[in-house]
Amino acid sequence: MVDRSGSGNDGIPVPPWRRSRKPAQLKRQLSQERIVSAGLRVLDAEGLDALSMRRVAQELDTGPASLYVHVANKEELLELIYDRVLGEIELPEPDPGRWREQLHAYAMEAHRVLSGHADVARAALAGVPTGENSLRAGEFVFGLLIEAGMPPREASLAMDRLTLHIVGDAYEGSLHYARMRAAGLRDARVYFESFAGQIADYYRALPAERFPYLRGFVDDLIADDGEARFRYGLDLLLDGIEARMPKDGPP
Amino acid sequence: MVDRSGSGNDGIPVPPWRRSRKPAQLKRQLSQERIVSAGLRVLDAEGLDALSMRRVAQELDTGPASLYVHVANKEELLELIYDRVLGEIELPEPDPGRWREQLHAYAMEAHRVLSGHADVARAALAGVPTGENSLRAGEFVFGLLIEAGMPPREASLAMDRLTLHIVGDAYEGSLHYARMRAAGLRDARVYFESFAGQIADYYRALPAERFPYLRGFVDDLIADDGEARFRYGLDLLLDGIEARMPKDGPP
DNA sequence: CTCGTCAACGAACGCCGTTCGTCAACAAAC
DNA sequence: GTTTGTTGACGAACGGCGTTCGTTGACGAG
Repeated sequence: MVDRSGSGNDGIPVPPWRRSRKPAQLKRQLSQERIVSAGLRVLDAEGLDALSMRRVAQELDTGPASLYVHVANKEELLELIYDRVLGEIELPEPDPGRWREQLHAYAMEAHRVLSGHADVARAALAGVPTGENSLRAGEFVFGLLIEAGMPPREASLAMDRLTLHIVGDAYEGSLHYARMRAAGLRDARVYFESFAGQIADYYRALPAERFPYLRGFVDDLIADDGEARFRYGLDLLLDGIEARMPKDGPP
Repeated sequence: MVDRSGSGNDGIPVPPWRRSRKPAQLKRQLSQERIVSAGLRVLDAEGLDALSMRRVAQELDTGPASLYVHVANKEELLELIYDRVLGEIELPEPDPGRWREQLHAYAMEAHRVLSGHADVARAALAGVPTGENSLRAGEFVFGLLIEAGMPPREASLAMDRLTLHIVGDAYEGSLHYARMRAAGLRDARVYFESFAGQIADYYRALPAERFPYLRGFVDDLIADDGEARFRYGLDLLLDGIEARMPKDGPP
């Protein structure tokens, strides 16, 4: 452990006029990890719009300049937070024989984790997957597709589109979340209903001769919530992938 | 036409000491349309990051406060610009018998238009489609799916996922575009190759025992460019939709 | 000609990301 | 034990942002 009592002059207090301001050593604790944690805390509690370098610094009882020793800039901080969140995704042992089931579960899990952290997804589309946990997830999906029999080049495309669907949908959801927050609402269901109601009213007021379908089937347009839409798209993609999967005769 | 010569005193110039400063009437030209056009001009020329209210005002030789008479806030301006861009999409006469062909063409066209205007797609995921041109496109896709035989509720889901794929992919592309711009590059192909090269180097340096697939098939991961990826995902979705389309026997 | 209305706009507020120069604390060298 | 060099922390500042407020000046109505 570190000796925090001073420079060795045990017991004897340092003259107050020497230590110009600060309690000194107690602040020597900034690190990239602590910054990422503080950032994630702010993100979860107040949303991406509130996540500023100043706000994170405040959370750590310091000034914004101090962060730049451990983090290159805000974009890098966002990527680090994103990768930290991805770490929550739990992956099973890959079993190529059950690739579809496992990919479905992975997608739902990833979507759940991303949706659970306010709008971290907004930072996701930007970056290349280079973080520890991005790589881990990518290796899982990519390997599973290849071992299930898909040629690597096509597996690359399939993984890419699956990822876009997961992250893109979570991102879209995060925008709604931000809107809900801006409206002062707390309950997602309440927001969804009020939102859907507004859309419905608007669509019902459209001129019937120009927009017969949108106007005529309003109820179908607002029938399904975010999760159902995500599942539907996921099934579309997995169906397409399955149809392209080379079929082996039994060995 | 409006009489611009003054308050009726034809020919006689207004005393110069009355019009204290400005060339007067020449500035009475601000309108939502002009603001949207100026915004789109800035967006195309300098990207979304450069699109500030101040920059748009500058483009119109005025101050930022003047814009707020015609536009509620920046978000509304972005939505207006987005809808203006969507107006470039050309739609054919719907032919339900060729729904798949038409949807494919529509998606490619929409993707092309969105990709052609720097990063307008970044504004798209946020808003509900209420603009003139959003509605037009929605009516086209939705009506086509329904007339092809899909139940309205499922057609709603399918349209939603198709849109997410188009806009999400265009958005992702726009982020790369912004990155390219930030790197000072002008040629997308040059950027793509340098970018892919970096990824490849990075992946090749991964530990082989933890990431055998990503590391082993790097070349496949970077083989396809953005358009090929988009096409692949589009085909996956359309395949899935086709498989769900109720088949009518010949009438 | 007067007056009320409203588009235009200068100035300002309170944010933001980032940089610079300074300073305190430690480690190494003497 | 003293000096010196290094490095993390940080106060202050820069230039930019979105938006609001209060004023001004031109126009249309009376």
